Amino acid sequence: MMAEELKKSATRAAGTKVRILTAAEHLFTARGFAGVTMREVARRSATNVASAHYHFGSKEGLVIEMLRHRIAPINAERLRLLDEAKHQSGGQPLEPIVIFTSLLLPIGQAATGSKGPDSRFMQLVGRSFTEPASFLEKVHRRLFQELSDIFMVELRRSHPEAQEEDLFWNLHFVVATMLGALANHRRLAPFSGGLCKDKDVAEMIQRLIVFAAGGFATSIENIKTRSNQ
Amino acid sequence: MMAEELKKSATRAAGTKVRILTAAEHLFTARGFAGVTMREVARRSATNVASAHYHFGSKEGLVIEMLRHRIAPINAERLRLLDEAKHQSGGQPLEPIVIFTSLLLPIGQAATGSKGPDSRFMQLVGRSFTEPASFLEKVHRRLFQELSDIFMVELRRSHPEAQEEDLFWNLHFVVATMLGALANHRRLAPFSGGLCKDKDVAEMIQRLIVFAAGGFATSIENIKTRSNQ
DNA sequence: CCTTTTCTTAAACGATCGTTTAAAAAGAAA
DNA sequence: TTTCTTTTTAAACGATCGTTTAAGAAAAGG
Repeated sequence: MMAEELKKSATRAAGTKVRILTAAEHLFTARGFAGVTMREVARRSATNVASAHYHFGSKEGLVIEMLRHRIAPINAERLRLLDEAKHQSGGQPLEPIVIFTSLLLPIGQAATGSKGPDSRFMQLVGRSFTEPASFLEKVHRRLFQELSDIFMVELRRSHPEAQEEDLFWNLHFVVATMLGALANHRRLAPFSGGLCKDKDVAEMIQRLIVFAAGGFATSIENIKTRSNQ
Repeated sequence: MMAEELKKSATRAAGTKVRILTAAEHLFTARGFAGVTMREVARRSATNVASAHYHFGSKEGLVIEMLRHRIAPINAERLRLLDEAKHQSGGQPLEPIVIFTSLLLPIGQAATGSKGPDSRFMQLVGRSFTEPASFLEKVHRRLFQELSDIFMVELRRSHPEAQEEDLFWNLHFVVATMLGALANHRRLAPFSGGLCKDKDVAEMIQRLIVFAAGGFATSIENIKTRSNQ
């Protein structure tokens, strides 16, 4: 009997599993979760439907595993950047722009993979939040609750005078801006008549960071001056 | 033969058509376009599938008509507010916060209908942009291209020194923030541990306007000072 | 009234869905 | 090689999908 901890070794199945994940990612990105069939995933990964069910149990299981497989490294990079910034600041509260750069930059790097800019993947992440499938709520909580808490700690440290509620709302908006920009970019870009290019993900992320940090700062400042009147 | 222009009069069909549209709106909001069947729409509207096809031709036709039916009045209100602001300013360029208030406020009003706050509808609008169904691109262009152009004119007037490209990117972000906040609010709010309430749509819109206008202003300002260096 | 058009309905069409079964193929352990 | 486990495969299961057909009911025009 094979040892449990060796199950993920490079057996015949390993290649198949990765092929299925990759095929699923591309297809779900292009047409959403409900719009893709297991048969399409099987055909694109050169296997069959039974194999996909053998490895992932169900369509839901495949979706969850695919999201986890892609998002986990991004979150790790986010935390790494935040730790790096905390180390460099020497205990001082971080500038909001630094906090949001840690949050937003890794997703741009993930979109600019080895095969060149892939803004489709960003669409996938953004859309996963708007997908109606209720099982995604559990996945999101597992993937993002800890991240959200950690970033809130830093925002609190950099704005000790702000109310908890205001910080949450504006972090909420920063994330919404990110998700909205990622998910809607392909659909919105045409409205610019070609001025907002599809490909330049890096430029978009840079602009996004400035925009989000500016919105956050203005909003918090606005509330502070109001309550000081 | 009935006159063409009277076809939409209050015949037996009128009630059925509205019932189907309402049922479709609720169901598509809850579970997305691919996740709802024509049979569910028929059951909820107390008709049958053939009737829905008789009135809307196809599932796509039903989706399109439902979106148009809901979004058109919102866009009309947006243009009305913008016109009102232009009239009050007496030819002077509008403040960005005024422009974005015209853009964002009507969607909050639409969400706070006669039956009380209905943040589900906002989810629908936001999600319609992330839905992969390609036929929605045509619909969005028809519904939003003119609106986009009109608002860009005002942004250009209020920022004569800014580059076209920068204005587009930041209007793009404002819309992305709006869509992201609307579409993701229910999914993101739980991360605040209950501090961001689901119901208070009006408060969210007010905060959203401040955030979006702040992001826009900061970003444009940032670019201006960079190029002046 | 009768005729014509508009609307509603039950039933069926062919296609395709997620999932399962059962058996063969491939590897690992002995 | 022989035995046992893991992986792949073709085929089928029952359910459900969007759409259509054909006939009847309701409304409108004459």
